[in-house]
Amino acid sequence: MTIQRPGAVTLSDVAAAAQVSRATASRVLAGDGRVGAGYRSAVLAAAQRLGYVPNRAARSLRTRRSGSVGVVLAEPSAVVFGNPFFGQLLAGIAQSLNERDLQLTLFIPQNERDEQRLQSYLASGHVDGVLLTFYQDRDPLYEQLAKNGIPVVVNARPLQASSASYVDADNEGGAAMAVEHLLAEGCRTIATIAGPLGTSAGAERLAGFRRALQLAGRPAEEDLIRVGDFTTRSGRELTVSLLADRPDIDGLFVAGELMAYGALSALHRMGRAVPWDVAVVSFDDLPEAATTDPPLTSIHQPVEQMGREMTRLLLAQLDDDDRIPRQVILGTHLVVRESSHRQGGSSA
Amino acid sequence: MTIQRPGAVTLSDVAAAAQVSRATASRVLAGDGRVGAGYRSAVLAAAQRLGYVPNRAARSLRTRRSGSVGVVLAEPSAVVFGNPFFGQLLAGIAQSLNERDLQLTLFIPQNERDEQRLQSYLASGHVDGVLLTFYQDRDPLYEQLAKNGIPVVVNARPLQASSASYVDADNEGGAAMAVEHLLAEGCRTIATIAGPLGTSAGAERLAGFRRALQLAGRPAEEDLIRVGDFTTRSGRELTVSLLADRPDIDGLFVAGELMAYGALSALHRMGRAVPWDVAVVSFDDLPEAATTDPPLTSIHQPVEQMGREMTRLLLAQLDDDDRIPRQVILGTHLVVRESSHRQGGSSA
DNA sequence: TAAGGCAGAGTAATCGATCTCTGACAAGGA
DNA sequence: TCCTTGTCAGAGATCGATTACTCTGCCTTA
Repeated sequence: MTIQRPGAVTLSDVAAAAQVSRATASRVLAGDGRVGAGYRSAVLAAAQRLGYVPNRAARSLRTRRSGSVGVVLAEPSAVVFGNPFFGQLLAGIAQSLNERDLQLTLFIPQNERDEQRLQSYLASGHVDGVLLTFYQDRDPLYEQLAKNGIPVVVNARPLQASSASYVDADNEGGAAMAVEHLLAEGCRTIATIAGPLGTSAGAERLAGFRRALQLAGRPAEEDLIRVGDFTTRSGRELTVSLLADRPDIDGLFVAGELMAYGALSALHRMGRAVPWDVAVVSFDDLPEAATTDPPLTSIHQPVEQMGREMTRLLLAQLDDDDRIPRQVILGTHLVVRESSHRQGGSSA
Repeated sequence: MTIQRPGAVTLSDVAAAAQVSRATASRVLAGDGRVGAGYRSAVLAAAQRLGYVPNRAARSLRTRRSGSVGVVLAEPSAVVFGNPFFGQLLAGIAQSLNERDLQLTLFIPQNERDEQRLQSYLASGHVDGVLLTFYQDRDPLYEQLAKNGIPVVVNARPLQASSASYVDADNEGGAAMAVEHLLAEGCRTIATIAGPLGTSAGAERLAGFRRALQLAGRPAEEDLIRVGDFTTRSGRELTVSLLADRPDIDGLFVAGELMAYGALSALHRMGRAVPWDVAVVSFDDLPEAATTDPPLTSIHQPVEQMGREMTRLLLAQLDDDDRIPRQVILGTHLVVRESSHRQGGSSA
């Protein structure tokens, strides 16, 4: 019993079954136009009946297109995996690639050698384009790809390479919204736990925090600002340190949701009632936000849509051969839950 | 200015530069053997100098091997993304595939139509093998692939398709260890929050819980068992419900770490001191476990290694054309932290 | 009526790497 | 000296899809 891959159905088989030439069959299946209606339906029927699936290798060899897009995870650390962000982004990307029948090839370089091989691999045309996630500017990968003419889209504003195409959330606007909300809830002393300033999310959310306070006529005091690293632990520790220095804090903007979990836990532990003693607003609005105790008010960013948007930008570059860098900033919005909403109650 | 992909270096170019035939160049680069030392070094030098990268499409067309492995994420829900498990597994897989110069093609089918296309795509030989993650038995994908002779490895014991190759952690043994530890710490009334019984992790960890209590001569009481869904929320809610019914509980085994976060939070909220009133042991031992409050005692499972092991099994099938299903169960171990360790103290 | 135009179908070259087959040459035995 | 055996390199077919080019009719128009 020889196992024969069903994939052994080739275009020639289809053409033979439909009694046309390979060329005609190819034209029909490519939707390419000038083929008589009779032939057309014969070919389609034959392809259907035989279960024809085109051989990607052959097509790719001929067309010099790989039909696949590389997704590079440039930062394979616990921070990335502990956060649903990456998964959701990937889901958005996978979905839009799927619709276009493109393959998603994932790269997770874990050391210098991997990086080297990745560079030469990507540069030699084995993918049609690259989506770069969790990219750090110190990494030379972006420059290398750009130099080789490979279309690239990054998932956040690169701090250096400003001519890159990227998709990002409106970090600054979202943070400002968070602060405005805290002000509206009557908070008088508002602190923040920022993300790493070497990331666009960290820097921009802090900028939004500052801007909103400035606009309200009470510029941020520097000892109300702490910089964390997006982990739950840093959220907890910095909350403790903030409240030790400034017991008068009654509003807290935490620039990342994992850090916010840490903040909530620290506040509980210190006996501060949320939201009455301290109102908390977070950023990200992960699915978990609704299930924390109390549920977290958070700035929602549309992660899956960011993934889809990245893909869209990349495909536009591929289709139109248009290398003008484009930037897309997606809007954020405030989702109010109990961690910030003081419904006339007061502290025990 | 025409952009020329550097990848345009072909084997012919290398052969010409080394003044040999394509066949000889191919033999050298394949490491395949009987080539004179002079030719050999000439070819290697030329390849190096020109920056030759083989064209995968051409190779694949000729060899009928795709050089890539499909990773299917069969359950793209929030549960998967909220948990670092998937990311770590992926990292392990990526690492071992990298070493073998294989591509990782990721599939995240999100509806019926995606599933259909995925099936015909995979079945027609576009990947050399498939790693199936978060696979649910109701899904016909495994059977389809097996029928088509595509090597498959699953990331956990499938409850139905028992003839599959899979890699799993020693769930039952780990759970038993957790219970033994709680017993050793002096707990008298031990409860558990199990995972969904439709997953091997859920069912086996519950079995381990039962076994250990049985062995200790105090069979599990049914009202000390609750079944959750691996989310933080279910952990919190079931903890509340458990302690409402059985206030005498002084030991809790939570079969998943996100659920354990919920349990800790609920216990705090209810004013039960951990570990003195209730000792808690979790499963998974994610990096976060060390940073919770208090740090969680947890059963460690080697997730990255599971990814590597899956790849190893799959590659063995590919290399040896050996279709005998193999199972690998990786050991777990107990990591004791403060959530279970009663250092002679007592409740406030 | 004949030339030109055009739609629609087929022929065959092509992409790049692999690998079978063939042939050249050298060494060793009779 | 001639034949056998073995080693190593090259020639060329091959994988399957695409597509430039060619060819065949048929229709239009001067």
